[in-house]
Amino acid sequence: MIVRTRFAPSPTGFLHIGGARTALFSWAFAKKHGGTFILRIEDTDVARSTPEAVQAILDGMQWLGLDYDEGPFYQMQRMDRYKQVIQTMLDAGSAYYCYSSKEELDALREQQMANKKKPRYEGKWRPEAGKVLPAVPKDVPPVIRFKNPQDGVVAWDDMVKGRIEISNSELDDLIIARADGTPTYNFCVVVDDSDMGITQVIRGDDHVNNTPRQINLLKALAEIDSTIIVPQYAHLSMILGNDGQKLSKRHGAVSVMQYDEDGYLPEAVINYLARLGWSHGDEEVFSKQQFAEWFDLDHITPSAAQFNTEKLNWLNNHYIKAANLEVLAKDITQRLGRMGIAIATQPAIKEAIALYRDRANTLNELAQSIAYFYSKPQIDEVAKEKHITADILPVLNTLATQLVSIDWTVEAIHAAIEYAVTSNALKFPKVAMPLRVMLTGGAQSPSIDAVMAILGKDEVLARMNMTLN
RNA sequence: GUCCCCAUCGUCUAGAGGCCUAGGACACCUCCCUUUCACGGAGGCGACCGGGGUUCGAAUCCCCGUGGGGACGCCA
Repeated sequence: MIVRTRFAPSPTGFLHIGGARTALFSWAFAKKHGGTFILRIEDTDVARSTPEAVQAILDGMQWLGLDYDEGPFYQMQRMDRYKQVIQTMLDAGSAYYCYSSKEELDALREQQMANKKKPRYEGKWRPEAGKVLPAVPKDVPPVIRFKNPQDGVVAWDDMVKGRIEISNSELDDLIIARADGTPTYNFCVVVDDSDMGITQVIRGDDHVNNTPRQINLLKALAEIDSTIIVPQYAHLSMILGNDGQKLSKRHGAVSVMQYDEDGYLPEAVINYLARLGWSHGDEEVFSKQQFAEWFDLDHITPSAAQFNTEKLNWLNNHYIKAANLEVLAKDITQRLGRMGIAIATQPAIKEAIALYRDRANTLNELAQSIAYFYSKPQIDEVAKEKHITADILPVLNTLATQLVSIDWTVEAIHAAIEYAVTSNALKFPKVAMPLRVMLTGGAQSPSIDAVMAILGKDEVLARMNMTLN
């Protein structure tokens, strides 16, 4: 059978890290098996769905490089189909009208909770052989409920959690169409998964409780249309925030696009997410393509995973070091632009990046660290006081005048500094540190001669003189 | 409350009854490299939630407990 997986977000917000991982795993499973990955937008909640959210999800998927083979499909465009299926269920007797009002249901729920029972629809309008239904009230528009089996158990072999069995007595007759006629989530999912020929449903484990309902629905549908099959299910555990707390809008849940803004490479985010809850032996660093080749549902951890920014940083640093310099230059130029720093042709940004990429966890850090090449640095006063001492000023002055006439190469610059050091019987840092402070603003930088070579003679002298005079 | 799920270093994880003196990675610490800070290299610290079984043998299988999480909508 050809594998068909899907990612089915509801457009009520951005694509967050949990959704991104679900999408990634679905995508990878399809790729691994040469199958088809489908994007489906579950927008039946008209009140909360927005076109902006749809776009945000599309943007997020694109940034991560999660390309889909089919879709995006929109559930709102499939209304006719849902209504048609509901009618067949009504005709077959596997669905029925229920005239209990919302108020009535709320009261029932409250009472059940108070009695420490699991709140459930009690089946007032469920037709039964020999049962006399109440008189239909005139003022209540009916919902349509699914006639869920009352006996036995629903069971499935979850591909990550193993066998799960739930007694039908735990389930009630769920509403499949609202009073206004629009179908509800569990019903739409079932029709779509079935119509789209989904073979593996890979989703968050907050859906575990929906699964038995969906399987029952599918089985009822299969009695009408025998070609309908129950897919396999894989429920992914959730991702917790850095502090171990559940991610929520108020608490740490951010758009994947925020990672772009914060200076993370999509390769790093993909790699990180892949290792969150899944493993391939001791492998830690691998590409999306490699992941797709290795991916399998057998090596997914069933327990929740805590997000760890430090490990993401480490991976991001790895990918920054490995990135194409040309691509990096383009990105960093934009980031500097957003910081209000325009890039001159000199110094060459690629050289500055090459000098600094090893030490940056994010692209923003990288941009920040080379900003001083293009705008005068803010001198760190503490570092200045510590390193630019009165006794070293004459040495620096002499060095400045010597620098005027040398070839502007790393070697020549190094030789000039070395001369200043030895001729005054000093240690190298004694001269290098004040140079760092004058030229970069702080006490940490790569080799100072390399920095100077890139900065350019004029700028080096200008900055030196600014402090020395 | 009811039902469901989960449980190995601080974190992500390896682990399919003997390969486990529990492995790797991030973080942390030490040392080396060194021109400061990084990078890199070499080491170190550090875990099977508790209790019962099963077995010659349990991190691994079973039961109970504890802890955490999820679901219980005319939301998805």
